[in-house]
Amino acid sequence: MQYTKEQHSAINTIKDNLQIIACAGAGKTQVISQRLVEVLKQKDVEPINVIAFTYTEKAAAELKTRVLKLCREQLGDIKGLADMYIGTIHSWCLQAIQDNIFKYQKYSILDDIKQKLFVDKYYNFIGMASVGMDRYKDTGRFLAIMALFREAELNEGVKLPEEWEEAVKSYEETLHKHSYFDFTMIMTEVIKNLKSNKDFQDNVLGNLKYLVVDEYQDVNPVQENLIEELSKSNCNICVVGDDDQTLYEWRLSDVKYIQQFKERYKDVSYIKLEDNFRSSKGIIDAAIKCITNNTQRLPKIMNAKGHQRFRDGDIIYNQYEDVESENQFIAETIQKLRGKEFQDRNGGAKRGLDYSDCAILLRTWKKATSIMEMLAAHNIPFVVSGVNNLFERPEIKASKAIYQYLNNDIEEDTLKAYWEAVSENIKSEDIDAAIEAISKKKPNPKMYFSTFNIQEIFWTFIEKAKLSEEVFADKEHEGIVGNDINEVIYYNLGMFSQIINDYASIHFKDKPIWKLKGFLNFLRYSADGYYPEGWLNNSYKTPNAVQIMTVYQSKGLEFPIVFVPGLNKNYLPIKRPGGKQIWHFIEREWIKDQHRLEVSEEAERRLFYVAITRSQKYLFITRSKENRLYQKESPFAKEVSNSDYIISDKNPDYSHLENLTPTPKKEAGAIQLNFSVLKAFFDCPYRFKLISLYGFVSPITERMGYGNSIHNVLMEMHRRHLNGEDVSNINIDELVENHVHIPYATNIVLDNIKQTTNNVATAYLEENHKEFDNIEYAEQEIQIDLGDGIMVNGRMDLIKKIDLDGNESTTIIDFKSKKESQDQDITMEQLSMYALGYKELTGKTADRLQIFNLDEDRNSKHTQRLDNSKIDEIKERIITSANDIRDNKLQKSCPPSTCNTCWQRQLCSGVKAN
DNA sequence: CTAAAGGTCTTTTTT
DNA sequence: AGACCTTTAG
Repeated sequence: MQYTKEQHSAINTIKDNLQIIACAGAGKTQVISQRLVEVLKQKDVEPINVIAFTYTEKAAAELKTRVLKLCREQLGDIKGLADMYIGTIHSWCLQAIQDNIFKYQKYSILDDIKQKLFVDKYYNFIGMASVGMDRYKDTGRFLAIMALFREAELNEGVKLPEEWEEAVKSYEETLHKHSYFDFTMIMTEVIKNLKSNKDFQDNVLGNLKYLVVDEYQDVNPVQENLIEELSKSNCNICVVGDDDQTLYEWRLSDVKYIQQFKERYKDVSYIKLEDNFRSSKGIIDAAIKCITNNTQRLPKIMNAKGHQRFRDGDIIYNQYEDVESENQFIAETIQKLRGKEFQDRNGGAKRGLDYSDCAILLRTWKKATSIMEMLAAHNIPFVVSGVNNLFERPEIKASKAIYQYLNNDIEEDTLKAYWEAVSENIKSEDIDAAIEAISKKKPNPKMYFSTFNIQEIFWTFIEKAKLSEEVFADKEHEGIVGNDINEVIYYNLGMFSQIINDYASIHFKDKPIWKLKGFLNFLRYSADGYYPEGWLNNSYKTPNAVQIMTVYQSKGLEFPIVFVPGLNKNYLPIKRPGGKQIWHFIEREWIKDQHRLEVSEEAERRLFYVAITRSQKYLFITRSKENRLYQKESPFAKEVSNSDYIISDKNPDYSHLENLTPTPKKEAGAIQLNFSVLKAFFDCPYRFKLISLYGFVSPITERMGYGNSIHNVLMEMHRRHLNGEDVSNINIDELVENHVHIPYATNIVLDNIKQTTNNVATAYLEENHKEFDNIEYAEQEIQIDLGDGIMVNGRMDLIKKIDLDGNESTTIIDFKSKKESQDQDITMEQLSMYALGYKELTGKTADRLQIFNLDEDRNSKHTQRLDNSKIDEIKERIITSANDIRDNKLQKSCPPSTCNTCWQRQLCSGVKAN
């Protein structure tokens, strides 16, 4: 790899703090990766001394893959790389808080939709009532205000009115009471503890020597606060970003942190990476013509250093009278360019451009519909990931109808008609049987809460109506890009299962009649418009299709061909929004730098800049008059037209370019698997598909959480022993109080489980504490990098070294609780996976795997020898499996023994395909 | 030219 | 559902 002078010096600046301003296409990820390797090359630096924050999980996976690859090439086989943290701020915080403060082990995270359900459920306790906001109607705004107060800074001298102080307090207390984090609290709890908890501080800061923060321009006050606290370890800090690409100010990002970094930290080297290797000279000129109109930016230039040659006609700006003509131009241009020569890398082979090389970048989702129709009319495949029509799909309407029927809103015949509309292949008598089965489950006032189980009803309906995937196969009807129609339907049914789970996880203990009514309201008012269609969630494969996405989503990506349609005033830049806002409840003056939450022309211009700089070679900017609001040309369009590279041409001619076979860019996306997902795959690839791809969630049961609870109790014992504490007289009552979390049970059941846990833990401690000195690891995270972007994560419960009459034997122990484990059979693959995991961790081989059954009556062990000769075999097997997953080769192929005990059998009916 | 009428109205990450 | 922008009427 050849590096420029600046890249080289960025890579080798590891003594000073470092601020890297990297323009678009500057090879940022490569530079960060190589710098991390240089850091690790130092004798006194171990992987555990390094933390690297990225903005998204996807970026994390990419960076991790890249770093591991470079490490393998330059450092050979070094151990413990899993200890180097590369990931998002949120997931690091969660890990830090749960690893060090054990009571947080039982906490789970509320995402947006669950947060809304939670707040509505506890409306009276959570502070919303007392600030005069309306249940349901104002919930979204209330949550926005909570996020603002907790993640932004207040203006100097401002003190929140008491009712708001109270609201924040009640909100957080209610979350704690039910053992929930929201995304903000994950970070604020860590900061709180870093400031006040000495042990926590020592544990977290003790190892930290190098901190890297990517996308630093989009850091918000809480995150900066965290970084500040981490910097007190005197670690070396490197921040990387581009102030011109700040996109999330409305989510409290603040550019000032990157702009003023060198004033806030000492010994800062400041390096600008101003060479763009991505785009042609024309693209870069257009981008510069746009961004230089912004006044608030760090001084910098951008040099065209890539190999893409500009040709006249590469960059076009066209204006049309109506949207149809505008969209038609887009569709026809895609067809014209398909198959034309393109060279990805300098000196690399040429290939023919294909659909997936095109991106259509939008400011608003509303714009997508007409474009999608036009592409469909031209038979151009496309993928969209934000337009929401899930609730218009027949299979979702039919699923919803099951509950409308139970609520007596519709008749049996109507429900039947809904399902018949999904597919003609569903047998009438099967639906009858299904309806009969579920009508027995209609809620009544006397019914016990857990008897009315929404998910269980869904699964029963699928089973009794014999709705296995094959039923929906239909050669006549097309599915959506790369998916057959039966897959699309099953993706959506899986999504519905997740919707049920979101609702049920908050409302499981409601009275059946209200649970049902609440669920229907949830579907109608909240869920509709929130959930994407299921098939869009498939993160394992990228189909060869035109990508329609927002500019935000295109952050960090690049495409040979980019379209930016709709360049009108009020669209880009967007007009200021109306409607009821959070400012109807709170004052703008309270919030520091409040202006950055408002629409600003400079922020919008940055969006346009990001859109332009995604392109490697072809850029098509278009506009047309659409409606009352979209009549005038965007000022940005005028700015960019000043570039000499931009022409207007409604019928560009590319016939002089060489035609090659259209070939999509080969890109093996990073794939992260874990032991339990792999186990599902090894049992039956289709089972993996149902769980991990389609996303079906098993019904909630009252006693759920028992396994984790006992697990966490034992973990704390082991960890405290490893920390040098004598745990033989540990207070088990306290452990039980801290760790037992059974959210779906009544108090009677809960007490019962606490007692059981107490008995099990007491017996375990009594029988085993003498052997605690043999413990090598407790709850050890492992990571296996198999190359080609394939990564496997796993946790090992306990690793012991036992002396068997002079022979030392390493045993990996896996705790099982009878009530929760689905299947006790240990498979050969599972054994080999553990052996592999231990080898990756220590470089040594382990001898045995022990399944330790934690049972109320007595503990029982079952030990098996690990076959270390099978390690290479299992590696191969995992790689093959990962590729099968990427290629969607997920057939129903399990031996009857596995099939008969499989929990997902209800969904697939054990029917084998073909 | 002003006043009234009418049309249209975001972006999304984090386990 | 209130605010903002554009068009139209006079």
